[in-house]
Amino acid sequence: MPDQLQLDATTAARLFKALGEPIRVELVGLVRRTEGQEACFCDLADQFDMPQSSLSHHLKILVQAGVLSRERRGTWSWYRVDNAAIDTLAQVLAPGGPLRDSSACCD
Amino acid sequence: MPDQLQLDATTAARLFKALGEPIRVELVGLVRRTEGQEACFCDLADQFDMPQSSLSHHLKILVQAGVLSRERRGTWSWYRVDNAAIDTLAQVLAPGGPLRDSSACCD
DNA sequence: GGCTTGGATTGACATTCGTCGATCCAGTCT
DNA sequence: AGACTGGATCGACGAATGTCAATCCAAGCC
Repeated sequence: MPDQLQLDATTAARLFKALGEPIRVELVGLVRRTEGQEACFCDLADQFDMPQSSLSHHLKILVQAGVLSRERRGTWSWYRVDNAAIDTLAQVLAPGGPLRDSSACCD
Repeated sequence: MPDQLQLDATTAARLFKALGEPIRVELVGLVRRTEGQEACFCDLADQFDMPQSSLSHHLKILVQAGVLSRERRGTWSWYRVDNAAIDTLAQVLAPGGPLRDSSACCD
């Protein structure tokens, strides 16, 4: 990936911003480690002591950024981690990526 | 709720937030790809068409978050990428990390 | 000393963002 | 149909953030 850094920066920043809040990092982590890689809203609500509307708001931001995907199955909403988005950021931060020196691996 | 993740989430979110702006992603990338892994303010100012105070502000945020480090050498300020910070995020996003399924690599 | 330059800090402003109660909507059950 | 439930959306509020001009400070030069 050469210097289309301009475009990548916008994309990466959008994803980074979505993860720029501790609760949202925890949410993504929780969904990720849930059996089947997906969790319903009710499960997540049990884990966090915050109003339901706040939780829904943070999930919406993650969905809008493309970090999570939402699917309504019957009564419940299910959330999954979009691995492509995580992969995008991982590549940006990986050794040799735009933000990381290729020679500075795991010091 | 996983308490060990709590601490990590706060740290990770602080770094993510610092990178949650396109200009700052570009700044880090520019510093990283500069000869010697460090760039002075004047070099960076040449690359971006924005007021000097704005640029300084964004750099300060990156420094405060620990993504960049600043060193005043004589008249000029030099910036370097803190590889430990980038490494922290890379590990969070790496396959097997808190946000990434170990089995879901590059689907 | 006074002048100039690189760049950090300040202050004001508008915008965005997080928080949370209140409301609304879609499924489900009776 | 009406009642109930899971969750999304709305609205208001305060706090944080980006932008930029103006100012200030330190280092070099006359």
